[in-house]
Amino acid sequence: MRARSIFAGLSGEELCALGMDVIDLEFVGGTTIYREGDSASHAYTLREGAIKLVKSLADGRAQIVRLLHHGDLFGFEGLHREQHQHTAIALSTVKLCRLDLRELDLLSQRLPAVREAIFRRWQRALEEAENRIVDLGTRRAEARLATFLLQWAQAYPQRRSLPFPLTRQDLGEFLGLSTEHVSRIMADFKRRNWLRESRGELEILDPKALGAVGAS
Amino acid sequence: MRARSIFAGLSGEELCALGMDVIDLEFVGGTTIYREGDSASHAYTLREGAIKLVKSLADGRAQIVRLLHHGDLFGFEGLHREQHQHTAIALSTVKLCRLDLRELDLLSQRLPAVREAIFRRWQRALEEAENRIVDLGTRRAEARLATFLLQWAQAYPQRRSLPFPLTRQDLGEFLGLSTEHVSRIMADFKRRNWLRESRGELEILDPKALGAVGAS
DNA sequence: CGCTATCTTGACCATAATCAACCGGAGTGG
DNA sequence: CCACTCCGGTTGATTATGGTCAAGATAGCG
Repeated sequence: MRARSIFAGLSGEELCALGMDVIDLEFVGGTTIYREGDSASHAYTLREGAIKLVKSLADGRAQIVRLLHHGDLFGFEGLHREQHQHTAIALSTVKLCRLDLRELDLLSQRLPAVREAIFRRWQRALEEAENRIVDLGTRRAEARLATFLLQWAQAYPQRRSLPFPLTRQDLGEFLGLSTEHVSRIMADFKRRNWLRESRGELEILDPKALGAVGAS
Repeated sequence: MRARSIFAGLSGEELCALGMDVIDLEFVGGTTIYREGDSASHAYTLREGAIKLVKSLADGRAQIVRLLHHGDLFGFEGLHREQHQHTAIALSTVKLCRLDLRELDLLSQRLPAVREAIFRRWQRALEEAENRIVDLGTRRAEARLATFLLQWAQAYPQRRSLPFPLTRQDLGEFLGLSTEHVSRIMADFKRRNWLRESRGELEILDPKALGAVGAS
């Protein structure tokens, strides 16, 4: 875990010596960790579980801006903004590290390696956001869903059965589709024996076929 | 201009003393400045004109990932990536500053202010990308186009007639729509006297009405 | 003046949203 | 234990939004 963290290369003692108080937290699925517009005092690293970052619209609908897995960082927009830009909601039971943003800022000014690591994550996030723009702008529902499922699977390598805490509505809010349409496509995939699903677990039976649909 | 640049706060002499060779360039509309996959040796600041950053798809279609105006930075993905992630194409005659990435990297390590400035731009780009995700995921064509036009206008404050070098196809590739559909909506807006258009110039006659459509 | 690009318009089709009904499992309370 | 409810998922029928294909219209431009 430490290898993937922004503190890779720093020993635990160094961290403590620098005065970072890193607090471990745990939340059950459904918990809101912070809300869009909350004043941003902390950033987080996700140690276990999955989280959605959501933007709510005036009409009550919502768009999932990003989905986070083991090892991802979030809440870092507070480094430059007063307020959080999304609402962060746990999809499953999650374990987090909470970092004080002020301390992190000081630390990153002192240690170029930390700053660099955060910077890189940021770039990564931008690239992924841009890929989603391409996806939403050019691909059809089936293709978006298929590639999404494969990407989700990549977050859990060497597992035949994946944790899959997303509802149809979550999928819709991520992919820009109605829950009904997502449901139809998922049912279709299952009928073709490309997938199996049971209470929060997903098994991808035919990645090839999904990839082919996703390529369209 | 300097005030908006990443070197805000640094005098020209300081820059020269630091050994940055900043080269001014000028291209006519339609010129490709660099291509997706090109090895990234330079970054740029846009001093005048407009530029599109494009990702091309296997099937020949394209998606405009970002549109750049006076004061924007681009090509900075080369700081962490070997290759450019988009193709950059001038929409109109553009004036650029070209910066050597290696030198910029060294400079930014030396001067926290520069690093900070780049970081901020990056965050800005991520926020805008996330807003586009929400847009593409939840809004209808009319609304997307209407808010886009208003945003475009914001890039040219206190001008009643705006430079508008975008073709219908550009608009489509930015908004995720077919050129025909863009054409229809634009024609519709013009019939309602919300817009006027003539050879590369756009005049927004009724921002209120556009805003109302965009709010849906 | 004619050529080519782009834009516009129309007719038709496809994709996905909406509205509504129904199903099924997990609680819950009698 | 069974009925009841609630919630998420599924399915169907209908609508609407937008794409596709094709045919003109326009506007630069040599």
